[in-house]
Amino acid sequence: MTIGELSKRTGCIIETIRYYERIGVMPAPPRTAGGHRIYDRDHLKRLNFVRRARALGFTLDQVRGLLALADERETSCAEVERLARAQLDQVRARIDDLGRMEGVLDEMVARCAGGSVPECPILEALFDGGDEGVG
Amino acid sequence: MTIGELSKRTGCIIETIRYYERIGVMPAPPRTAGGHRIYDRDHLKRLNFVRRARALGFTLDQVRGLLALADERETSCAEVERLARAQLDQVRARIDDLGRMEGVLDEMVARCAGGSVPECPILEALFDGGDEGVG
DNA sequence: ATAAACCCTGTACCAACTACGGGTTCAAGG
DNA sequence: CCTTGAACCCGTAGTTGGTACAGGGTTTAT
Repeated sequence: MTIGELSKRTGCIIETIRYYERIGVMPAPPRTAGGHRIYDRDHLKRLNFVRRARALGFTLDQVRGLLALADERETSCAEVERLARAQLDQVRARIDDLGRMEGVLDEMVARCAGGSVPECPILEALFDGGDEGVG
Repeated sequence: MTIGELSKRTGCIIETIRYYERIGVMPAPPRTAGGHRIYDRDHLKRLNFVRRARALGFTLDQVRGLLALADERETSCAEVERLARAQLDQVRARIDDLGRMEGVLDEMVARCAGGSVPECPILEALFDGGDEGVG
């Protein structure tokens, strides 16, 4: 199939597909006599893998690692699980982090919504450090 | 104070301070005869403001907007509140998104931890699309 | 044969920094 | 006064994960 078809089937735009090839996440496919890329079912599977892993927050570097493990087979499952757990930990840490941001922002707008304040409490919180323990 | 001192007092590295000046988030300070930057208390306050806003997830563009409103005074509070609310919404959306990622990852590693599976269930989920509805 | 649709490469751009190289200035000690 | 070493200067390039052109060449359908 052409790159346009692969794009349509995966929801991944053409430029990104070529980008993945450039950085070694997708293999260089064969070409037509005129130089157009030709993809097969394996390419489709691999690109879908990349998309799903990215959607779960894996970096492209981690995706490369997962793909290498998938190519190896044998003894890879434990390592894959380790990577997935690490990713899960990171996602959870990020959620905690955002939860703290949410709390501070929520408090800020709540103080503001009370109305009848001479100075803006949000700007004051930012200028004078209402809460240093964020970030 | 020197840029090094400002850096120490804010926890913001020197390159970033210069970067903020370049993009107009921090004002260009006066210089010594030799060209070294000299900062005062107002610079310190402003940089702390920027750092706190960034820690809450505001983009630099939003920070510029907040600073412009802070400089204006008068009639700015409602607008500041609007920006803070928008940011709060974004943070919550991101938390929801990550929560979905967490769910999928959690299920993946849970299936793996059960053991006694011939093929790696994590790789299979990624290759064959255990859950399309993510991202 | 020709036009439309598609594809090619290369480069530049986005956020929000970070890092580096090569040169200058400042403050302190001798 | 001179030297030394830390601190500072500027400009540029790299990072991550793409996106968006420009200016061409190829394929496909009529």
